[in-house]
Amino acid sequence: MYKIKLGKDLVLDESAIYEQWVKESCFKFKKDSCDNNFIFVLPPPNANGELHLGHSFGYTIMDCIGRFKRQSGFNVLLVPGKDHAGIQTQVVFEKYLKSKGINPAELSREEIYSKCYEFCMDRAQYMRAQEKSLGLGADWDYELFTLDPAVSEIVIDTFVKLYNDGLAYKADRIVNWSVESNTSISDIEVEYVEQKGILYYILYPWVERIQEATLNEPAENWTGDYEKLNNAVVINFDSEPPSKSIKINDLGEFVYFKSLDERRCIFLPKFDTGRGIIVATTRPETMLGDSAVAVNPDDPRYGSLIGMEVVVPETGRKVRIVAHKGVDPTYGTGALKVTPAHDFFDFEIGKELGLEVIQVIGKDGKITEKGGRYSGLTTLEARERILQSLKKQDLLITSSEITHKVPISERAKDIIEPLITEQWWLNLSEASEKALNLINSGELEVYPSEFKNLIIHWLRNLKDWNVSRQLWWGHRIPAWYKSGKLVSVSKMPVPECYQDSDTFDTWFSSGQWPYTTLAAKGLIEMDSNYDPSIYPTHMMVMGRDILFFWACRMILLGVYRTGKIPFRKLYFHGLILDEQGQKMSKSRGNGIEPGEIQQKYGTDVLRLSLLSGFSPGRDVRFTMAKCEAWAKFINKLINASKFVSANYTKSERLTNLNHPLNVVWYQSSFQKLEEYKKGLNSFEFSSVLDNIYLYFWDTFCDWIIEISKILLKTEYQSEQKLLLSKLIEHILFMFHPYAPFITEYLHSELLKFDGLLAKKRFDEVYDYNYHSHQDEAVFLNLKAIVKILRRLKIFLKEPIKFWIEPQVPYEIDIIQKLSGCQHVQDAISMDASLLVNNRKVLLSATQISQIKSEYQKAVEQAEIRISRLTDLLNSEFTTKAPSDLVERERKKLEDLIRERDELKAQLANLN
RNA sequence: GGGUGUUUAGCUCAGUUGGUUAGAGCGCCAGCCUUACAAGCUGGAGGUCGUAGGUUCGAAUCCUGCAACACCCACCA
Repeated sequence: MYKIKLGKDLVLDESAIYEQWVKESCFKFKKDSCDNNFIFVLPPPNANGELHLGHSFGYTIMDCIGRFKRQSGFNVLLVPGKDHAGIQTQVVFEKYLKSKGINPAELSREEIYSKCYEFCMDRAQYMRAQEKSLGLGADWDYELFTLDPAVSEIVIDTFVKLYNDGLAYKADRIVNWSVESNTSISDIEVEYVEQKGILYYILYPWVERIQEATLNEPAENWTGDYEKLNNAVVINFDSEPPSKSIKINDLGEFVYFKSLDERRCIFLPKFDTGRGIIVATTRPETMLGDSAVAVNPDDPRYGSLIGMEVVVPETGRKVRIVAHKGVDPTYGTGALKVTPAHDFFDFEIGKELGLEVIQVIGKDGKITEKGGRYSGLTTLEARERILQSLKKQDLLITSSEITHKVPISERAKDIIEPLITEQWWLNLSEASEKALNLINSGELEVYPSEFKNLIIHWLRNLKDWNVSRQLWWGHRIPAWYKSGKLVSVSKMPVPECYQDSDTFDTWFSSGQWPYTTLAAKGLIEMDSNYDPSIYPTHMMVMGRDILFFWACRMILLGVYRTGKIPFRKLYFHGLILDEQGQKMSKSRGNGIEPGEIQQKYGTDVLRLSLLSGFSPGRDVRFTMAKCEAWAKFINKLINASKFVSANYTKSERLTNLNHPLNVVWYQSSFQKLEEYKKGLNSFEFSSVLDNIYLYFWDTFCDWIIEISKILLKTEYQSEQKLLLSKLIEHILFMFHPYAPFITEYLHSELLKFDGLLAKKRFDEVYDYNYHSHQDEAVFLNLKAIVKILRRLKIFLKEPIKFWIEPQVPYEIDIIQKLSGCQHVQDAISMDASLLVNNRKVLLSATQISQIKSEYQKAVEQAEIRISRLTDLLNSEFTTKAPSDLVERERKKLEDLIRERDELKAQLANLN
C-alpha cells in the first residue's frame, strides 16, 4: 500500500483509510435486510499473475458504481473472486516450475494439482492486496475461488444435469489441438495470425494414363484489359463474351468459368491434365492422410474428371476425384486435396461423402505410423522430406508465396493442429433459444446498446461447445468408466470405475459464476425459486474482449440452469491502449503497471485518469499527461478544502441564507447533485466527471471562493462559512466514487465532518428543509461585468475606472477585487457607458479611442448575428419550426437589436 | 468474404431525441507571486466537424456512396 505526500504537511496513508472503511463495515452486505439490494458479482481475475491496467480499469468502474449505489441508499454487495483459468494457468505454472528447476513431466497429477493450487493461492493473495489498494469496496467475506468445493459442486452438478438431459455427449470429431498444451481447445480460443506461407502445386498422377479429356473449344488469343484475382483473371468485355477458353499474352491459357454479370467474366488458368491433376496446398505433409481430391462440379476444367482415380504421391494410395460445391474454383488450381483427419473443411467433405479418415499426425504433433516412412518425424521435418521426394519425381510443379491466416492457440500461442479426438460436447441450442426470447422481451440491458446485437448474433449461430480439456488443472469431468466404457455420469464415484481424466473448459465454471457464488455463500438455493431481490444479479461489468467467452456463456448456462439471464444490466468497457493507441501487452513491453502510477501519483489519480475521457465499449488511451492533469486536480481539491477548513464552523443545519449570491450557489449545488445522480444512474462516468470537475474548478474555486474572500469580512461571515462547508461537502461527496481516498481524507480528517464519507448517503447531504429561491441572474450579471472589465483592462493595458448601480450587497467590492479595476462614486465624469446583460456600466479610461474600436467590434458582431437571425425569421423557419422555438429566436433578435442600438447610441456619445 | 466501430482544435477526447456563436483537458501566445493553490490566477489565438451527394426551414448530429484506420466473425486448402 502506498503513502503519498500532499504538500509539506499532509501525508495520505491510503491503506489506513481502507482499513478504516473495513473496520466501519462500509462494504458489508446486510444479509438480513433483503430490501433495496444491489448485487454485483465481480469478474474473477485469473489467479496466476497480477493485476494489470485493464483490471484496474474494470475494478475502478465497478467500485465507482458500488460507491454510488451505496450513496443512493442501496444495500450493496460486490462479490470478489478468483478464477483458476485452466489452460492459461497451466502455461504460466509450468514456466514457473521450470524456473525452479522442476520438470513438470516428473510430477503426478495429484502433485501438480496441489502445487498449482498453492501457486494460485499465493498469487490470489497478492492480487487481493492489489484490489484493495485500488480501493475496491468488495465484501471480502464473500470471496470465492472457482475451485472451492462449494462452487465445484454446483459446476459438476450442472454437467450431470446436462448429461441427463441428453445435452452433454461424447463424440469423435475434429477439434483444435494445441500440441504445446497437449489439449483440445474451443473454437473461440483460436486466434488467427497472418503469416507468409508457400503454396505448393503438386501433381497427383492418374492411376492409369488416359487420354486427355476434351473440355473446351480451342483457345482464342486475346488481348485487352483484365484484372488478376488470385490466379484467375477477370475480364470486362465490350461485347458478348466468348464461350471459349482464351490465351492471354504470356499469362498462358485460361478456361472460361463463369460470368459475374453480362460482360464480366472470370477465367481460370488451364492446367495440363495429361499426367494427372494438380492440387495446391500449404501443408504437403497432410497428403499422407489424403483420401480424395475434390473439385467443384461446376468447374469446366474438371467436370469430366469426376470419378477418375489418382495416386496420392508418397503413399501409393489410390483416391477418387470427387465433387463438392464448397470447393472454390478460383483458389489454387481449383482442385482440393481432401484430408478429413486434419482439416475442418475436409472433415465436413469426408463426412458428407463417406471418405476414409486417416490420422497421420498424432497428438504430439508428429507423423503417426500411418505416415509410413515419415512416421516419427515432426510435421515440418516431414514436409521438407516430402517436398524433396516430390521434386525428384517431378511431381512438384511449382510453388508461390502467399500470406494466409494461421490458427494459433489464444493461450499457448502455438499453431493449432486440427485432429480427430474423442471429446465431450455441449448442445445448448435450447438454452440459446430461451435466452434470445428473454433478451427480446427486454430482460437484459446492455451498455453500450450496440453490443446487444453481437450477443444475439452469437447466440443465433451457436455451435456445440467442446467442453473437455486434456488438462489436470480444473474441474475433473464426473464421468466414470469401466475398461474403456462409459458407465455413468454422476457426482459421486462409481464403484470399480475410474474417472474421466479430462477437465472442463475453464469457461464452463466461470460461465456459472453468478449463481455458483451466491449459492456457495448461502444467498440463494439452487433449483429453487430465486429471491428476485438477489438473483438475477443487478449488474455485470467486463471488458469487451470477453463478450463471447464470458458474457454469452453466462447467459447460456444461466438460462439453462436457472431459467434466467444471471444479470439485469451488462456493461462493457473497452481496452486500455498505450499513448500510441497500441494494445498493452507483455510481448510489446508497452504495459504500464498500475502500481507505478499509484506510487507516483496516488491511487486517486490512477482512478480519475481511468474514469475520464472514455465511453462504454470503446478502447481508451492511457497517457501520463492525463495523470499529470489529475494530479493537479488533487492538489486543487486539497487547497480548496484547506481554504474552507480555515474558515469553517461546524454546524449541522443550514436554515437560512440572506445574501442573494449564497442562495444562488446553494441552489446550483443541489442542481449539480441532481445531474450527478442522473448521470451515474446511466453509467456516464466520464461526462459526470467532466461536469463536476468544471463545476468545482470554475464555479466553486474561481468564483465562489474568490467572492467569499470579500463576504467573509462582512456581516455575512457566519452564513458564508456555513455555505462553504456545505458546498465542499457536496463536492467531496460527488468526487468520492471517483477518488475515494483523498475525498475521505479531506472529509473526515481535514474538515472533520461527522462520520465517514464512504458511508454518507444522498439523504444526508441533501437539506430538504431549505426552500428559498433566488434568480440566478444576479450571479450571471456580476460575472459578465467582471469579465468585461478584465478584458478591457488587459486590452487597454491600463487600470480602468468604472461605475455601476450595485444590485446585491457588496457587489462593488466584489467587482473591484475580481476585476482589478476601481469603482468611482461620481458617475458624471465617466467617458463611456456599456450595457452588460442589461446593466449599465460606466467607464473611464485615457484611451477612449481603443474602447471605441472595441465598441465598433461589438456592434459589427451584433450586426452579423442580427442579419443572420433576420434571414432565419424571414424564411420558412417561422412556419415549419415549432412555435416555441420561433418565439425564442424572435426574442433573441429583439434583444440583439436593442443591444446593438444601445451600443450604437453609446458609441455616438464617445468623443 | 461478411459484420461492427471510428474519423470534431496541434494532441487526447466530449457533443444528450437535428435547433442556428461546436466544448473540455493538455499544449501554445500574452500578462500576473492577488494572504487556499505558480501543481496557481487572468486574458487570448486555434475548428468550412474525413470526403462527395441527399433529406430538411435548419445537419457535427439522419440517409447513401467513397476513403482511411481499428476491431470482430467465417471451412479458404
